[in-house]
Amino acid sequence: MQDLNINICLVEDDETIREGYEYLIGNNEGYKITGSFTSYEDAAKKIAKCDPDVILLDVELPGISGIDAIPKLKKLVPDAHVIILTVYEQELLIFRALANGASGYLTKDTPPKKILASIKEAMEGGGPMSSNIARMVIQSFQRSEESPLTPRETEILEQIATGKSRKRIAEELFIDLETVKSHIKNIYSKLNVHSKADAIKLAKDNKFI
Amino acid sequence: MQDLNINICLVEDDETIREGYEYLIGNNEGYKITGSFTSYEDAAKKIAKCDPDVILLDVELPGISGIDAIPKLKKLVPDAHVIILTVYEQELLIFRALANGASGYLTKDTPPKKILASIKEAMEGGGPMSSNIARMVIQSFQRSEESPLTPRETEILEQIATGKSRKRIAEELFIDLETVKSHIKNIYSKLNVHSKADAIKLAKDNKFI
DNA sequence: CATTAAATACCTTATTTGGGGGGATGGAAA
DNA sequence: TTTCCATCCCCCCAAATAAGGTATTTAATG
Repeated sequence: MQDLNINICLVEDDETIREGYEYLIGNNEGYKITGSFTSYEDAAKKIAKCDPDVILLDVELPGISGIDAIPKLKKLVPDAHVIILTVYEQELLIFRALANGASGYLTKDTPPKKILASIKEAMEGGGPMSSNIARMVIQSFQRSEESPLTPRETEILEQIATGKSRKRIAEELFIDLETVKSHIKNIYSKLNVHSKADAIKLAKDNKFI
Repeated sequence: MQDLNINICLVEDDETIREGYEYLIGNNEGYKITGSFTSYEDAAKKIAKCDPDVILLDVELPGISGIDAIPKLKKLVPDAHVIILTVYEQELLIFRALANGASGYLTKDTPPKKILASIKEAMEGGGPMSSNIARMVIQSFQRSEESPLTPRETEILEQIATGKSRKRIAEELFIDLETVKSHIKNIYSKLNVHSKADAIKLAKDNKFI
């Protein structure tokens, strides 16, 4: 906490919350609020001048949503790290935020100390997340244990999902084309589908692949 | 830190490190080491009896690797949360560990206090990660900004990557099959490939989709 | 030891898809 | 104004796909 000097901008429409953060951050050595805005449109005009290292961004904003604002803000201030600070914990929002370039995702029940630590962490190249968010993110990597597919079938469906032809899959797995076809037949029948696309979708939705 | 009572098992082949963790954890109220093993094979026989809430697992083990041990351990002790504790920070290892069912991933330079906090966090359904790991995980969600593809082309390539046929893509996007084919031709030429599979692979590798 | 499940392989047939070639148009953006 | 984007149209043909059925070998489990 000695000689760090972090410039922070807020984008948050709720005045009470915004003032809370301003107070929290302004009263801590090494952290400085250089800009405070109520919407993306508001921020867009002036934020580049504020030279923020970290931007704390609400999801629910008047006008453009926080999620959609991320790439625009990153264009205006490419080196800034965006941390989403919100009450929402829906998977889709979280993944869209991260895909759009957020460096972190915190829920609003995050204690003040953790918020400050997260700002520092983001600036140092980390990816601060609330613990339940982190778990959701981790779970998105995980497979279901109750797949009806055998390991080999799973492997082949994965290959299909990469767009490879059956012939190519056969070559790469050192098996006959006919074997690949057999596996696919079994996959379709187990998943009760009649096409590649449906098999891939069903398998992904259920985390079989 | 009052009345929690966490049973912890270690799987770590380096004696010095293992003893370090034993000491750290054993000397903290609410944390108890109920088993300590040097390999998966060693753990397999006895770990169920130890009733662990959290398993701290090294990646590099003699015999079966820590990564491959995760699903086997989860089968033996389904309710345990596995935290990987390792020096390795390679993306592939991390993603494989998470896909295999790890609840967290820490590097060995993690300070003792953070290790204890992470154990508690994992038990409460969180996903503890070292900050650089978290960033890698977050980055895996992100797109490149310098894609040569137009938004429409990107959209179509995404559809192709789901396994849908051109005809179906045309129907779902309310455009003509010929339009889809044109886009695909342009995609292939921009990416300098000559097949679906190559386009998907190149686009995924470069995070265009 | 008997049974089952998994992975392997073979056959046929009809249809769809994929990749490559050409060119055209209207509108938006630079 | 010229380029880029999204849209649409024509041609060709080899390759891939889906669906039907059957069969062998090995490994695991009871």
